[in-house]
Amino acid sequence: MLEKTYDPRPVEEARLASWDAAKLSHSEPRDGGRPYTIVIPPPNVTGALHIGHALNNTLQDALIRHHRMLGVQSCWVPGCDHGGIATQNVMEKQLKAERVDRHALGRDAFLERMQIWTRDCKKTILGQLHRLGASLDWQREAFTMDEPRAKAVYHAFKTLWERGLIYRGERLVNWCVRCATALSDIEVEREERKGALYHIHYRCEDGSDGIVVATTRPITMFGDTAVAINPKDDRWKHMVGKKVLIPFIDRAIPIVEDLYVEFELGTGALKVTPAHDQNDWELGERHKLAVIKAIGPDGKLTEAAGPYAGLSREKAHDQVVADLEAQGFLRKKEAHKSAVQTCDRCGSAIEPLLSLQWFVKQTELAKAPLQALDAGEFEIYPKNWEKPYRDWLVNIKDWCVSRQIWWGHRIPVWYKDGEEPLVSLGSPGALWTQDSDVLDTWFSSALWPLSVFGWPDQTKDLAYYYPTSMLVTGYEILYLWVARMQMMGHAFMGKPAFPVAVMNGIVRDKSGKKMSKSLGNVIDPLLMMDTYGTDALRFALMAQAHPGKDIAFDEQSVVGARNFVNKLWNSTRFVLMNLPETAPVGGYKLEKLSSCRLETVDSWILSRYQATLAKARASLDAYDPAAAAGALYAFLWDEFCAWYIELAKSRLLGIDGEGKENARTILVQVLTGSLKALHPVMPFVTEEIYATLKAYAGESAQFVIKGGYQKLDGDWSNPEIEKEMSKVMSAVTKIRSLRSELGVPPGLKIKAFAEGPFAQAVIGKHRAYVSSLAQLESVEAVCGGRPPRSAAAVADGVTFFIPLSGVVDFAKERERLAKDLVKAEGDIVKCEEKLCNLRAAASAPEQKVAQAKEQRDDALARRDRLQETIAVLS
RNA sequence: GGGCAGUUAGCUCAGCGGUAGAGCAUUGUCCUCACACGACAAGGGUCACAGGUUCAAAUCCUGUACUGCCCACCA
Repeated sequence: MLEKTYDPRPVEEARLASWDAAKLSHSEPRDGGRPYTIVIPPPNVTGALHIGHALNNTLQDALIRHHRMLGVQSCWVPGCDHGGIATQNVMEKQLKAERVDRHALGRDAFLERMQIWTRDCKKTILGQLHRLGASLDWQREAFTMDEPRAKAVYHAFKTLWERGLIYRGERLVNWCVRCATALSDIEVEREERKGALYHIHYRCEDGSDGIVVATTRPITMFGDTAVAINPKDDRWKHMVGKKVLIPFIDRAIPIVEDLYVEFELGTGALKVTPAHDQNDWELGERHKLAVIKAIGPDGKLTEAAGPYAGLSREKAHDQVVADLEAQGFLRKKEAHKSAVQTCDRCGSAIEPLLSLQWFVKQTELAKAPLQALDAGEFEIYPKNWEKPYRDWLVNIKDWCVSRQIWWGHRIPVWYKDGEEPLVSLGSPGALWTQDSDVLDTWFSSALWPLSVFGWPDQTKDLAYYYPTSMLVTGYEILYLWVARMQMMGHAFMGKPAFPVAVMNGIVRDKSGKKMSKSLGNVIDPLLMMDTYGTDALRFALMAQAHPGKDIAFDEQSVVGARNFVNKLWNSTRFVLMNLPETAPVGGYKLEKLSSCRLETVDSWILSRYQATLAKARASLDAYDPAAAAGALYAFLWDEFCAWYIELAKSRLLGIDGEGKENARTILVQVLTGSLKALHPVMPFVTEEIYATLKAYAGESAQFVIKGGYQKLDGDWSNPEIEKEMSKVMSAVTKIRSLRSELGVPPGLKIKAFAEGPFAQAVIGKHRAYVSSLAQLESVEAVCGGRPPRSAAAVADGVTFFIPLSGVVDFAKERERLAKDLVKAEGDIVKCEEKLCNLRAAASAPEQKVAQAKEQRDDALARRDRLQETIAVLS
């Protein structure tokens, strides 16, 4: 016998062990049919998994299990990402805590520590995925910096180099002073900060009045090489051709004319600093201006800043502003909001800096992904992300791939005096030195769908598993990762890496705020699993995972899911209690049902069951697990448990052998089929239950996955029966409601009388249903006469009278009826309106008219009955 | 500045052309022989606002107002 309450922990441990032992999640290439393949978005080795990972991976696991249930060979590849800057930052923090300087430690020792950290971190992460029930193909574990992946990176770099798509050049790049490295454009975030706009006067070299420029960053003036004005601006026309002097350092710079300059902004005169601003850089190119660096890679001012050289950006700013003011250069200071660029890894301000970097040309590589999108060979769910994706590819800029950090794939380029740079995996000789930079971590991530299957080698795996079937990831890395995988996929395999990408939302806290350590609102998935069970966490996440939508995560949702797991557990307990100790040969099969003993509720639950399985299946196929989870939850709780089990009880306890067998069969089959449908979302409890039920269901598969989904023979859909049952349910609900309002004790059996057009239909055929569910001692039909001093429950086409025998307050009862009357009258008006509308419209379908008429008549009958009752009670 | 979402019960969200739904929370009654992680019932919403299309709009269209996200070179 099962325990009264489901205890997840021992079940999860035992199930994981048995799945592992059976290697259920392992796949090998085989003949016939395409496999269903997903590569995991490899988590960075920066620490433990968070709740967002739980969502992302549960979604993938549900899809993988779904396909295994369908009998499709499925492969889900696990692995981690070395995580470049993000991971190096973690290590630097550790070192800082130990008061160790990275440079004093040295590159080799540092990397050694990184390797140890990575090893531990991978273990943690993969362990957590395992605990989550993720049915990854553990033998295929990959890491973006292991040897096979390093080979792929090198090969990709070399190939792109040979195709002329990689170049090295001095460009203005996003420089993070804190991380001391260049960043690509999409690793930069923008943040609106309050600052000031400083109007600064530049004297004229010839001693005449000069010009006023406006800037948010006065310290960049030491890098100015011109002041630009609009050629149509009469205010400054007279300055053209003259030279002005930069304050404090008195370097003379020319006034140039350029249409880029706008009249209204600032003073209409723009100081031009090509070394520290993208626009100024372009303007400088047009006018052949000199490039002077005022700020160095360390964030300190350079020699060009004269007396301010060596000061940090912040100190220099304060000092320069103070001096400008003191010496009368500052003409005006106004409040100003400006977009400050920050590093997405450490949050410090980005400095546009001129430096020598490696780039990947993007325009050519973006062509094939664009075509694939247009041809429908690649789709993004939800669809509205396709436009931003396209726009990004269309307006794409070259990708700066070199990073001045230590943790990553070292750029495979070697230099020697007097020789051309050489691309080589290993050292070409003692006199050669390797480029000290490493590649952007996304370079290796971009190759992930290829590299995990052995590319560049033309392996059997690659041929079998590539292209993958789909990808699940967050929309925040749509460009950073998804687009680049597609570019690489096309570039090296001539095919998209996957035909579908599903965007999962961000898991936020319950008030919708992003989770962060500093806010203290982080939810630890492990804690949720420990407290409520893994199935509960998975179900809670899936029940809210509408495509592309963020989730406001409330722990209460896991409580609800835990309760549902327990409900499932207990309904199984009930079913088992009502089955013989040993299963009959062949089990309880639907085809063995005795059709002459099939009751309304049997046909009804089978009809609902069929509809629910179809809905769950279609929802998963449409990447909407929330809809699938919702359909199964509602079916099992509100239909199967609330009605079917209740109505089956009398037969299970009764003496009618065939009736009992019918009920047992349906209980076993519907429960088994439903838990199989739930298996992709809650694998543990369903596996456990399946083990106890399968013999009764006539199945012998060792695991749910092996058995596959329930195959439903025949069409059980039955709208007529559903309608009939809804009348019974309406009757029961109305009587219960009346009892509750009248304060009739729940256990007390009472007499009832029924009247109305459907009275015979309901109490004739379904007297037993109504009596047992509404706790009636008896229910008889009456014609025309209503019993004296009785209350009425007006249901769908039937009115039930309950003699009150002096227990009830008549005034209170009248009040209640008056309320119902208002509702009934409102309904009549609405139905009349609708009917009127439908009649007026030539196009209105006849079926709709009939339906509306029925609704109207029902409301009318209800009103009459209520009025009558009120009269009786007055 | 451009684009994309969202605005429905106290909270979190479904519904997306025909009489307003769920879960949680709240209230009441029950430890009824599967489950108190339960049962039964109750209260609670002019579906952001303004126009329009339609016989009929929470649902389609157009604007407006907030909220969030993405993108963008404005000193």
